[in-house]
Amino acid sequence: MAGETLPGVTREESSDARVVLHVDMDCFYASCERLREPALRGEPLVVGMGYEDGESFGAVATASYEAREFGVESAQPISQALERLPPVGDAESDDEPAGHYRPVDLDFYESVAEEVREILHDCADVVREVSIDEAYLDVTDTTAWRTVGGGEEGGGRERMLAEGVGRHLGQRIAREVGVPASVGVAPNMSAAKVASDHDKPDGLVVVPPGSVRDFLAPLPVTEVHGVGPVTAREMGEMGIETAGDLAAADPDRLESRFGSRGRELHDRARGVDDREVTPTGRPKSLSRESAFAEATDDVEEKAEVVTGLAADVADRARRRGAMYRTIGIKAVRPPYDVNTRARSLSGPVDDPELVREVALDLLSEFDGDAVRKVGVRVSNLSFADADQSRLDGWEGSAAVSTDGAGGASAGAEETEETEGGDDEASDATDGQVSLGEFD
DNA sequence: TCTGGGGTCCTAGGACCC
DNA sequence: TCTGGGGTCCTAGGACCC
Repeated sequence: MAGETLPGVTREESSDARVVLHVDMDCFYASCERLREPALRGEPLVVGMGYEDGESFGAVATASYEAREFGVESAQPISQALERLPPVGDAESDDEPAGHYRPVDLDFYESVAEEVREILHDCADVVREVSIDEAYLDVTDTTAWRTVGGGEEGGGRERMLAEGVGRHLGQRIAREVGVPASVGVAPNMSAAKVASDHDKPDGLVVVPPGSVRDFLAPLPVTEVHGVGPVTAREMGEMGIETAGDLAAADPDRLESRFGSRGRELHDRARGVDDREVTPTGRPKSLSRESAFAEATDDVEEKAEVVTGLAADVADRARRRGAMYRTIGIKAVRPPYDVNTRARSLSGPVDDPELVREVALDLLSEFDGDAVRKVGVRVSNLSFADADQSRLDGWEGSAAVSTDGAGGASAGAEETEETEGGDDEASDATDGQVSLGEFD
């Protein structure tokens, strides 16, 4: 440790290591609510999904840090949150703690996220948006791991250039949008992700090249991106409790137990992650699902909901210019038995009626069963508008006649002018519909 | 924590082809 | 008639993420 300007960092490492930022908005939904309702600042605040004012159905999407003090957590049923933290107005006396409850308003959050996105793209050439409240940036080209200052003119304080970029980004978001963000800076994606998580809210954690493994070592293995409850339990049985244990474990043993993922997780724990930060791509599937207040075996009721979901999914696909070749459903039977069924067509279509038909047909397998949740999904997507012609295999001429190669069922030809009729000004909003900030 | 909604990737078996 | 190795595509389920 002594004798080096910076522990573990050599000039060689500095010169070729990437600089990756992970930006994570703190309690994003709650922060958005506070943006338009400043009186909620400092108050316990719960944003509920599926929640309606005065009711107790739904789940917690985001709980502010003040609300978490009362044991309110993400993904918790609203009913349970209400028990732990009664809503304002319901409290027995004024001294009782009380929480503010708001329903999710995705359109508004999306508009705030768009402002954040503009700043991100302003700061980096490559931005990968992971969800509405999270993104990776590669800023290798605009900064470095070099340390400056410390000399006579530096005021005696050393600063790492990469750290400055992270700080700048967090401050810009706070100043220009008005919501807090945590930033992690590291030489790769998975380390940056753990770093941003390390000091929330409003945090900035920098992990320079050469120090990633040491930084991760003491953390519980669940902190490693890709280790969930199942893997963590199995690793526990192997005597692996911390990221350090994982880094020191035998990779062959990990691979035989966890498959290719085992080796990958081992790498990450050692600070190795070569994944490039690639721009957000097109979706691979689109789906909608909905839970019943109570499990039902009513055929009509199920069909009605599936019909609605099918229409929604088909509509979303059309607005995003996506054709689909596979249509599927999901039926969840109590207690929590997830079943999926899917059917592929001979070619890509844009056909809402067909989505409904196929979904209902697949659903009929569960006619006798009670289900608590149903869903509809389209996948095997292709995008007509894009420079995807080559990938799609349609590269050939316009010779694709109506009943050509695909021979798709009805609908393939009614794409008419999805790209032409751009009458809606909703380009911004039909962008990202990824949601949920359950952590 | 008996479980909300929207995604991604991986695995495994079967059909089918050469 | 028994049977090899290689490949692709499809479906279903599982783990994980936010």
